[in-house]
Amino acid sequence: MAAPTQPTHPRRSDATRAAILRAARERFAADGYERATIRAIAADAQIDPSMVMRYYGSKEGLFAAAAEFDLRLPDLARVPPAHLGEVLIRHFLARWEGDETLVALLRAASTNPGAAERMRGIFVNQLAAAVATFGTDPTTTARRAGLVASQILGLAFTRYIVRLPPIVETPAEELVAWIAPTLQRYLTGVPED
Amino acid sequence: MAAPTQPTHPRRSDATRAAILRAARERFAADGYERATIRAIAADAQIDPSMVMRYYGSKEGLFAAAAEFDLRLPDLARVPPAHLGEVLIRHFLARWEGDETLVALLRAASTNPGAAERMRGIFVNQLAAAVATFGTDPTTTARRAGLVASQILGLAFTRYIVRLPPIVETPAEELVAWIAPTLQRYLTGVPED
DNA sequence: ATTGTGTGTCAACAGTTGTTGGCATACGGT
DNA sequence: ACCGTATGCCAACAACTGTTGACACACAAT
Repeated sequence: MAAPTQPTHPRRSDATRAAILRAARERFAADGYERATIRAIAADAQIDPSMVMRYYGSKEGLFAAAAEFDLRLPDLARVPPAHLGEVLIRHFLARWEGDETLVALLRAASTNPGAAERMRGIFVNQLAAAVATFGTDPTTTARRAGLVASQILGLAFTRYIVRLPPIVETPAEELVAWIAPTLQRYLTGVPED
Repeated sequence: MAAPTQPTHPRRSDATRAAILRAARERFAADGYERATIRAIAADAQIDPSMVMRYYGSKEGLFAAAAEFDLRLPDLARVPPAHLGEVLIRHFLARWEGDETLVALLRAASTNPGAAERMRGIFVNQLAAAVATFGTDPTTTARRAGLVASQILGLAFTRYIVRLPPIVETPAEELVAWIAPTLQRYLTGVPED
């Protein structure tokens, strides 16, 4: 009921919990929700499957813990308005390459309703909230954020899931050059331009 | 070895085969590859699960048959170059709303390697081939087609899979207005603009 | 030393999955 | 009318799934 992480005595099993979570993220990212079995995750973490159940309650609970994610978006109000698109695409590319949680979430969202719900939450709350911080018409922020999400998620889907060769082989810097103007227009442009 | 569809005597079980295929597409689109069980598909088609195996060999074989898909792209050489983006986004939106095969393929591609491979085939062969028909620099066509695919698939992913509210609620005509310029630039623009 | 609690293993359960073989029936050509 | 083949259903298999409970050990506090 108090803070979610109370300063309780650090448990002796913290290392095991972390190992489970790390293995779970790897498996969910590589195989998706249903193909990632608790037995395989436990084997990766070198413990018994029943430990997963004790510490995370169920497979759904494990996924919920493993898919905890913060986009860590910068304060867009401090970004020069003309560079919003570039800042965003750079941030997302870096965030994606460095943390497989997003890939796990992306793969699982295709088949698992809970994962899709969490994905909606992230992009509606975190991204739309960030977009709302700089002064655009409040009635269009949700739509602008949605359009940005469509391009960002499409890039991730083709690059990390489907592994479309032309997208995989394109260096990040060149992707930035192509996609930054798209995001810029979605954020600050008008439909008719 | 001859034509794929030989003029053999029309089989008495053609109706059953078609019912299986229709049910399979529905289930694959709604549930993804692993959650769509043969038993559920057979129940929808009101036949026995063993019939599915006899006619399509295996679950993989059934999916391969159900995911057969042609983008039916128009001849882009006949489209005014300035309207390429608009023509493409309109075509894709119509193709998506009218045939659930693409949604099935999209959902399955996240977890099933065969489905991802087919998705690559469709967008590399069909889309890149269409892009190549109008005279751009041949060294960039693959990349341009990939960028178009990233936006198209991202739109489909957010609209039909994750069901991101701002994207779902936006009428098709408005999506065209926003996304057509993006595709147009990916197809005919230069990275620096 | 003894208790109690947290940590870990093992074996098993009940349900579901793709898949297979056997058997009944209905059709089409002779 | 007869026979081969196609069509369909039924029951069952073996493997795998998430999940559970019993049991063994290690640690900390008394």
